[in-house]
Amino acid sequence: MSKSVRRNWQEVMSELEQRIYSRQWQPGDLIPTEADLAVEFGCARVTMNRALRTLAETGLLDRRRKAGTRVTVNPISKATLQIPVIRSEIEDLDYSYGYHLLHQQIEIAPSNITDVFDTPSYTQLLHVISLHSADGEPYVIEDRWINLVALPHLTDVSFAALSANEWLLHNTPFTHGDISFGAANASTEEANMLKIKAGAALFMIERTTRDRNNGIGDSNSSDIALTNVRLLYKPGYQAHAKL
Amino acid sequence: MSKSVRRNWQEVMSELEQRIYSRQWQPGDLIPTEADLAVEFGCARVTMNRALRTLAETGLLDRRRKAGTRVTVNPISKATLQIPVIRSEIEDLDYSYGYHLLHQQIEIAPSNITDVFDTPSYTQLLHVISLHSADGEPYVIEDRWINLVALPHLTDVSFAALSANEWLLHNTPFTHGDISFGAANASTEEANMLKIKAGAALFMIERTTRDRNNGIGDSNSSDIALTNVRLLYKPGYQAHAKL
DNA sequence: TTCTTTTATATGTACATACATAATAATGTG
DNA sequence: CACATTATTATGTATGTACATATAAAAGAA
Repeated sequence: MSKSVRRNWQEVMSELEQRIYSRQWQPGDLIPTEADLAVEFGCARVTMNRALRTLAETGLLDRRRKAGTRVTVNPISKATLQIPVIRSEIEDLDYSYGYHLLHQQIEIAPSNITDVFDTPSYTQLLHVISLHSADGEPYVIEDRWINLVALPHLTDVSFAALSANEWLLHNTPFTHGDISFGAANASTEEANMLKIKAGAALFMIERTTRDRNNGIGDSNSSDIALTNVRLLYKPGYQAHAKL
Repeated sequence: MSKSVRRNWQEVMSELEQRIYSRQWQPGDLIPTEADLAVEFGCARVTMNRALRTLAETGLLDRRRKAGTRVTVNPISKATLQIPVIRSEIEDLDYSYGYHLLHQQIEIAPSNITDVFDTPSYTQLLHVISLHSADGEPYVIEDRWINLVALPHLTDVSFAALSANEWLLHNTPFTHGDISFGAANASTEEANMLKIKAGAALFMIERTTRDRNNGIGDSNSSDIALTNVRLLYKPGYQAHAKL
């Protein structure tokens, strides 16, 4: 059926998508070869390749040379969530953004932090605590440690006006790292900062950012940790993502 | 410099990547045209296109017809986290997986749930509460509502042996939906289930899954909600992702 | 039988070419 | 001058062809 004249790969792709979503091709099914499908759809094999490849990248298809293409058995659901700058996050909600620096000092970091940075335990790191607010109400606490060896300029920068969050974004693009999400009961101090009751459940994001060791070294294992931040959001906060 | 013989698009791409990471090409910079770069690298334009296109998909480059290609100004950091089946999540940590059904009943759902499902307020939905454990210790509470109109078979299924989590994965592939992360203080009931103190901060994932309205309709706005689940993880739990 | 080698095949990629499309820049018009 | 029209240009894609590569299946050797 349907030697329909679908010229471009995107139309071809959505036709293929339909066959998968409608379970006409079921999980695990081996589908016709690129060449056969190209004939059926009346397009070049390269075009069909583009469509199939894209679906494979999405995770809908599994492709292996010689073995052929089959519908993914256990489609892994991936949630991609954008990590915005805190200012944008607040302003996008149509709140007025406020920022207050609470603490900025060079200190000897606790061991859990020096572990992350892979620096000796006595290393002095820059510790910055600040509060971001929305319409005057406390929104999130930013508790950050900065590696001064990797970012020596920062010794003289004051974060009174511009948050470390934004400074780092503008000055160290194309970093990477890891991020984790969790929950924590607010300590008395944290509760005071957020103007809530101690013990309230706070959504927590912890993030370590590394500079790409843009050298010729093979792996990224030796990338330098630039900064580690713990964000404690006010009660009720939720992070949304598409699935 | 360097008319190096880089034959394939992946090598071409990583060379381009290096120029970006090393800030040789800075954020906002307009880079040479596809054609020029192809000459410089000694490859076909289509090959260069593949490399540049892939980098644009990654978010490192912005490309516009006629305007040219430039390095992304505000590289948006995206965290992609895999949402595994709970069993796998536990077993991958080398714990023995345990499952207990606590509640399975057809009920009239509260309004916040019927809102999600877009069904009348008196609609009867299947309510399933269960506990997943790791090495015998409570790990996460699964509190789920299921749309029996969309999944009529489920009226007769018992989730005593197999969790709804897994049943749904195997029987309704290729769904989509939205997911949100937050924190909540454990209620007395929840605290009992998890064997913790009431008020403890729990990491919470709330997820609504929709079937693709695999019809010919244009948008996905009318997709049918299949199920809504609230997962309450034991204190200390963290979800990890790469950045 | 079991292990090794060969062959066949589906996907993966490279290239030259041609044309499509979007959007800036240049031009013309009032 | 402002505004509409046209030309130019960089990216986007389709096609035919050729070859590369991984690997399942077949054939051969032990």
